[in-house]
Amino acid sequence: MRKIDKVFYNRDAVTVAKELLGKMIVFKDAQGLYKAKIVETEAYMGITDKAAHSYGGRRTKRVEVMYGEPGHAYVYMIYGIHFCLNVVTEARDNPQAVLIRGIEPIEGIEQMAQNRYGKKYENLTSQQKKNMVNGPGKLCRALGIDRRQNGMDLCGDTLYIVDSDISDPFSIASAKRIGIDYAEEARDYLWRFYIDGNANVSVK
DNA sequence: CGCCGGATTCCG
DNA sequence: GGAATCCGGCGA
Repeated sequence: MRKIDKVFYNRDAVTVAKELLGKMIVFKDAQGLYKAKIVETEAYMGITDKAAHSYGGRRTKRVEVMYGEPGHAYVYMIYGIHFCLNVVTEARDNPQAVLIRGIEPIEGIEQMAQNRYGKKYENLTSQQKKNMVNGPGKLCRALGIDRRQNGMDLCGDTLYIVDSDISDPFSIASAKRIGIDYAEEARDYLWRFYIDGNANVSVK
C-alpha cells in the first residue's frame, strides 16, 4: 500500500482519472477509518473544458482550490443537497480535477451504512442498486465527506489514496460524462472512466 | 440584491 | 416524472 504522491497528481485530468481506477481511497475521521476502491471517475480538463467549473478561466472563491497545487481535495455542494469529491490535478494555475463517481467499500462498511441510513450493516449488504455507493453524492454521504474536507492535502494523513497491492485485473471502459448537457460539444467527450462490469458504476 | 439553475438522489 | 433545498455566479 503506497501512498499516491504529488507527482502522480501533477498530470492532466484524463490521465489521472484513468489511473485512479482500482486504487484505494482512505479517509480517517472521528468515527474511524474508511477504505474503498475507486471504480468510476470523470475528468474535468479546466480552462478549455465547457463542462468544468473553471471553464474559460472562471476563478471564484468556490473554484479557487482547482487553481492550487495538485493533489488537493475539491469538495463542492450540488443541488443544495449533496457533496461531490474531486481530486485536483495538474500544476498550479492549470485548474483541472477528477470527480470520483463510484467506490466499492472495503473497510469501515458498517460506519458507511451508519452515515447513509443512520443504522447498521444490513442495508449495505443488500445487492440492490440503491445500496451501492454509485454516484458522487452517495459516496460523500457514505464517507462522511463535506465542505470541511475542501482544500485538504491528499498527501497528508487524513484523506489520501493508495496503490492496491492486491488488485484484480480489470479493463477500463470510457463513456460520456453525466449531467453536463449544457456543455455543448464537450458533452460528447469520452472523459468518464470506469472498471468494466463493476457493480458500483452509476451508469453502465 | 435578486434570480437562475446545477458534475444528484430518492421516491412514487 | 418531480421534489428536495442551498448557494454560487452573474447581471443590474
